[in-house]
Parts: sequence; C-alpha cells; structure tokens
Amino acid sequence: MRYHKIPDETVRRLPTYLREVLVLLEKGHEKVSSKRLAEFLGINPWQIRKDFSYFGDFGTPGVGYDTSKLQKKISKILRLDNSHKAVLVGVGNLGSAVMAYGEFGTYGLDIVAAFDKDHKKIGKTKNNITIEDVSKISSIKRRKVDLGIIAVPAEDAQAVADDLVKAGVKGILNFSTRHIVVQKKIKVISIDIAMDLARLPYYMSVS
Amino acid sequence: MRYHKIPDETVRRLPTYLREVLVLLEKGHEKVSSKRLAEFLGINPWQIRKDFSYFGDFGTPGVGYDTSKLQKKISKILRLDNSHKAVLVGVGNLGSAVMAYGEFGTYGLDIVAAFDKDHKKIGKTKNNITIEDVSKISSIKRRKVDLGIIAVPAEDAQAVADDLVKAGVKGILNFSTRHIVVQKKIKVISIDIAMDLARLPYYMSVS
DNA sequence: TTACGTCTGTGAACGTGAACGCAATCACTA
DNA sequence: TAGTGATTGCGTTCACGTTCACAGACGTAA
Repeated sequence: MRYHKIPDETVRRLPTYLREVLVLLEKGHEKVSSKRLAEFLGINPWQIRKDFSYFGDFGTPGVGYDTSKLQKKISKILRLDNSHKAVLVGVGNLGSAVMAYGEFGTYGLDIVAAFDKDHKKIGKTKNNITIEDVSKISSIKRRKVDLGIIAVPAEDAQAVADDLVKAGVKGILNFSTRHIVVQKKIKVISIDIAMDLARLPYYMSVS
Repeated sequence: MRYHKIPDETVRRLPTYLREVLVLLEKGHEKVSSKRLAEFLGINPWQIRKDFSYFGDFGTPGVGYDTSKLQKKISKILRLDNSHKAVLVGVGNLGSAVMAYGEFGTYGLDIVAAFDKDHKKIGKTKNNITIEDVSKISSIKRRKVDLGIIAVPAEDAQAVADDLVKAGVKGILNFSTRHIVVQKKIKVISIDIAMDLARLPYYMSVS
C-alpha cells in the first residue's frame, strides 16, 4: 500500500460509496465489483477503481471488493469510525426537516442539541430534543460536539457561525444563503437548495 | 462579443452571482467591481472576471459591472428570464420544508403543485397549495410545469421520476438518497444532505 | 490635455481530475 | 497443472478549470 494524497473529488464521492456499501452489507453481499457499484451509482467503473486505489489495494482481481473491508476502510478515511455529535441552530421549516432527517445516523452522525432564538419554540421538544435558547450555544463545549448545522436566516448566519466556532465546533454545515467567513482551520460546507434548482432551466434548454 | 461555451463550473456559480446581484440591486447599487463581489462570495476576483468574460464584455474598466445588466444577462443565460413552474412530490418533513422555502421565488421559480401518496395528507393545504394524490401526477401536463422536485423515500424515487418524465417534466431536483436513471435529455440534479455532513469529519481532522 | 490610479478582459501557464487501456492477479474447471 | 474468464491496479493521456499577469480602457483631477 502506497501513500497517496486523496483528491478532493474522491473525498466527495466517498460518502456515496459508503452508503451503497452499507446497503449491500445489509443485503448480505460479501463482495462487489466496481462494475456493479458503478451501475448503482451512475459513475464510471474506472473512476471507482481509481478512487479505491488511493487508499491501498484491497480488491481481489476476478472477484471484486470485500464489502465489509470497504465499509471499514471508507469509514476510517472519512473519520466516521467514531461517531460524531452535531448541533442544529435554527429550528424553522428547514431546521425541523433536518432534525427529523433519518439519514445522518447512517454515517454515525448524531444531532444532540437544537437552538433557536424564538422564545415560543424554546423549551419545546422535537425528535426527543429540547430546543434551547440560542444564547446558550456555548454550553456545547462540555458536550463534546464537533459539528454545527446552521439553518437560520441569512442575516443571522455569520453571528451563529461565530458562536459555534467559539463553542469549539470544528466543522459547519451551512444551509443559509450567505457565505460564511471563519478561521481557516474550520471547515464550512454550504448547501443552497434554491441554487441547485435554479441551475436546472439552463440544462433543460441546452438539450 | 465572442461566442464561448460556458464551462459547467461557471454555470454552477452563476446562481450565486445572481443572488448577490439581486441583493445589490435592492440596495440601490448600480455598479459593482469583481473585487467587491469576490469579497462577498468568498471567490477570487479573477474567477469572477473569467466567468463573466464567457458571455461577452459588459464591464467598464475602472468602474466595474453594471448590476442591472448583470442581472439581466445572468438570468437570460440561466433561462430564468421566464419564470418556471415546479411540482413537488413527497410532502414529508423535507418536502414540507421545501414548500415553505422562500428562496425559490428569488430565481423566478414557483412551486405550483404538490403530491403525496399518504391519504391522510391528500386534500390538505400547505402554503396555499392543496396536496394531491401521487397517482395524478400526469395532470401536470396541462399546467405547463417543467421542473419536478423529488422528496420521497429512496425506494419510491425512481418510480416518481419515471412518472414525472412521462408528465413532461424536463428537469428534476432529487432529494432522495438514490441515484435516478432517466432519458439523457432530462437533467437530474441530486442533493444529499447527509452526504455533505458526512464529509465534514474528514476535513476537520486533516487540519 | 495629460497624468494617474482603478478595474476589466483574456491569453498563457499551471494544476487537477477523468478517461482509458492493459498487464497482473485470482477463481474455477477440467 | 494449464487454460479461461473476470476483475483489479495503475501509468498514461487527455480534458477541463483555475490562477496569473499584464495590456488596454476608463474616470478623475489638475
């Protein structure tokens, strides 16, 4: 096994692989070929083999990859072998949906707290989590939380991000429509749902 | 003005530019420089100038870009100059959030109908839209809808996609965790929220 | 009108990732 | 043990996107 820097684009695909591998494991498949995996995911087999080759060979020519090994290996690379705790800030429509979204558990991610600034919401319980006052974000320092999810309106996003960073969060998932500035060592991934929908008409007319 | 094929990555950034330009217009700014825009969006000024250069020159050296022209130009390229109608399938947690999400209007996108298979939901009204039976998706043919949003569980996603395509939809935004296969001329953009969160731990530990 | 600072437009260099092809490897069978 | 079919691992080639640097255009002020 050689040492390789894993390309960003590969890292982006890893969670997809992991999800599919988990499905296969559930079904009892012990092996899977790059070709089969490619069909499920709509990706080229070459791409998959190349991606897997970055982290050492553990495929068997003529057979395929061991699903169980794949699962362990990908989890380890993504640091999902230990579970991670996340907090949600902003329990509006989108925030509520995120809280109820079951897929996080698939990756060993757990939302353990939720905050909002609306006093009508504070104290209420959703998905077994009691909504706390946003001014108390700092309390998560004690709770070993390392991920933050921002689902507040654009104008509050930066302030919330600052609070989260102060409270020790190391990664942020940003659903707001504003670009967030934080220290370089904090990783921010932004999702803008409307932006993706807005791209569709372009492709529709080209074809 | 030369003719250029616009790179995919540029198209991906266009909605971001458009959103910021709309904000600037609202504030009454008539001009904006690439540098200023870059600061707001966390992108390099070069990148922005390069992107804009693909669709002809309309910046003024020493001054910047005319916000109003920018807005018209980008809208036209993204085909957002005419408004588009979208339908939502799956009014669960995520679907409800999408329905309530206000940002689509920013881009001239309008959700005009919603479908679900749960009879308890059918007939109820959310955001001024009455939820219809999923078996009646074909009715949208008459309503000039060209975008479909899928927010159903993974196992139903492909079937819903097929129905949408049959009903004349030309672009699909897919929130389900499954890869969808459709005719080549139909564009599918998939968003997997959990996947993005799952990528964070990797970057957190690298730094 | 000239000088100066600002900002755009873009060709060229650079870097990265995707696509490809094939040798090497393995399971299986006779 | 040898032959066959399937599949991996990876070096190479190709395509694309980003970064850069600078010429040229514009506004302003004197």
